[in-house]
Amino acid sequence: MTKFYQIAVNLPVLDSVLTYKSEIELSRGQMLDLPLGRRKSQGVVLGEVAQKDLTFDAKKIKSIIGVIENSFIVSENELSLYKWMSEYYHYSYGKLIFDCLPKILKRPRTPDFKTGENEDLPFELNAHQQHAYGGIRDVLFNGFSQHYTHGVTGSGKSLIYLSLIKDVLNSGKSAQFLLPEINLTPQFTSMFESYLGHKVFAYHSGVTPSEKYNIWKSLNENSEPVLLLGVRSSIFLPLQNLGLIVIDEEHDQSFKQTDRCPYNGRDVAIKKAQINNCPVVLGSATPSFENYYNFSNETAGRNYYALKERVSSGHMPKLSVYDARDRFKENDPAWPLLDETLKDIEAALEKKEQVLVFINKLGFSSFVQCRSCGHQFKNESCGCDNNLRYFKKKNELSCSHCEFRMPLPDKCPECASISLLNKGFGTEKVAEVLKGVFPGYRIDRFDRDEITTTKKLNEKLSSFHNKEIDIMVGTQMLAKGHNFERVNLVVMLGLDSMLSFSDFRSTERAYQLASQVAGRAGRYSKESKVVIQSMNPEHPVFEIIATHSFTKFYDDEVALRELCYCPPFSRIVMLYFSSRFREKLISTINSVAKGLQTAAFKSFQDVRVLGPAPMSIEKKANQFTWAIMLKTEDINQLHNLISTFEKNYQPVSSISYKIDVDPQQVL
DNA sequence: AGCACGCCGACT
DNA sequence: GTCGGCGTGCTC
Repeated sequence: MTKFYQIAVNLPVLDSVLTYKSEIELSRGQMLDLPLGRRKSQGVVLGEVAQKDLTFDAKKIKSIIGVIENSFIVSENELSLYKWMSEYYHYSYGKLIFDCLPKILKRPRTPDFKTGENEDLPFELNAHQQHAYGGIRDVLFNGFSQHYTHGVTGSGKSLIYLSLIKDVLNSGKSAQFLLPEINLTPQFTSMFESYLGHKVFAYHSGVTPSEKYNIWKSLNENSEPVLLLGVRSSIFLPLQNLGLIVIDEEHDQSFKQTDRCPYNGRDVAIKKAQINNCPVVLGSATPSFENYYNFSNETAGRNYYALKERVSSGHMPKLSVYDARDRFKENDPAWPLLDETLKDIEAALEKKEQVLVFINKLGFSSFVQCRSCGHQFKNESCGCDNNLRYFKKKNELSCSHCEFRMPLPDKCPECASISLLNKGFGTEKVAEVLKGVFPGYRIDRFDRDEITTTKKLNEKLSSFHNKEIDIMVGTQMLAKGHNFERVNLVVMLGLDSMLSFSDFRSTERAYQLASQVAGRAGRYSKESKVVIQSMNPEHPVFEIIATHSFTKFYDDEVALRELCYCPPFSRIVMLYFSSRFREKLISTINSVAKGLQTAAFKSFQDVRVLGPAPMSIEKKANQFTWAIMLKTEDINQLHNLISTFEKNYQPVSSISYKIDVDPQQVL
């Protein structure tokens, strides 16, 4: 008996739900192979549709191929989450499911899962921890609730999480723990393995596709309680009897996906907790401004817990901001490091301590310029509208937005002068300068340029731990999730460039990064120091970092955010238009903006339409991009306006667009 | 996204 | 003459 079904098809179009017929009975959530045009695609069954209700010509309806081998049923809760996401982020329902779920493998390896050792917790919670734990514990089994644990590094958030997770697992339910990639270290995983008496799955980029598939399979086939420790993409794994979600380092930008559907994993996880009717606990030492605002005001049933003290002997480091204005002669061999910074480093080295130096830029120089004619090396060949960075060891200019690389020419292509100037600095330059100043010490680098594999990462970390390196020069890679025993001095360079971004979150970012970096100093000592060199030492962010005063940051920022009508006082959606043809792009986006203005004026008066404006780097890989910003306090009006746009927009050839709801970068 | 069809430039 | 460039259009 032929039946008709609505299928969400893996197809990147607005309406990805198509009708198929089948001779075999299908059920909601089944994953299918289907014919699509002249090729094969996949889909998920949403439900049956009666023949009389067909909206599509029955003669054109194709038969399904069959159920996908080795696939699983997508549960009702999963379907609800995907449905919500596809509506909230204005993204194809069918494609979303296949983007988010692990890849289905034909011949996965046989898995080998360890069960935890169930040791007793060897500690007692202090008063602050007990307060947070007790507060959450009281409602742990009462369905959806939201909690925030705000505590500095070392304040013992992990122990609260661990206690809660243990309670949840012992009650027979599962728990999900989300964190940024960089924090998911083997030591972290093994802590959970020793204290929990259940299976612990770790899910991150180092896990092979076969293991990922097996975790997915195991979760689908077993309802025993487990802890899933994972990065953003692990949100989509189907935990049965979900009893708790924890999102640690909630402020971290890596929860935002930038390719495909630009969702925020943190917000999706909160929605998942709501759908699964369980509590969600967020935590950070440096909360995202929006969450701090919402939680500290305890709006809409949100609960906020502050953990103020460092638990062990650790203390907070002292901050020195050194004014770097007008301090360097031309060809100063120590540039960009100030005398007082070098003195601090020397003092630390003499005490046989190790030093960390952070710079948020790779390479030797940010760009190269001809001393006689001023020509700057740009990237004509690939068509990105920015300067090329210089890597000295490789003697190579390369683009930070695409794969373009070229050897550094020995003379200027414009005027043939041989005098070329390096402007700006990165990790490679600073490491070289330090080698010159401290020839007797071992200086190494820790950045994406040096560390290409997990093996190299672990090797370099352990040689630093074994004191085979005296000064480590690195990028943010070094800032997160590491504890170094003999580091009592941390130097930060290049924070100015973060503060000069026009993004309304630039102060927040600089503050978060600086706090995280500062947290690497003095974890095991009574005295430690953080040095920041700045061309703008009066910037209020430094006082905030110095006093470790989140409330000061918050009070300054709240007025600014309200004034500029930025989140949490508004919601933002960005509409990006891209094309190889600049004129065509500008005229198209102008008419789109006009259409949006008109629609907003007529029907959605609480939505502001701003722009269009070019991106700060307008051209990347020969594609120009311009943006329209939409702001509102009424998210429903905004969604309706976007839906109206999607329905009415007449595609223009060679122009594509992308919608970003709750963008993280607004440049 | 694929994968076709379709219409213009330089090659055995 | 035709191989192949990628612009355009559709998928139940």
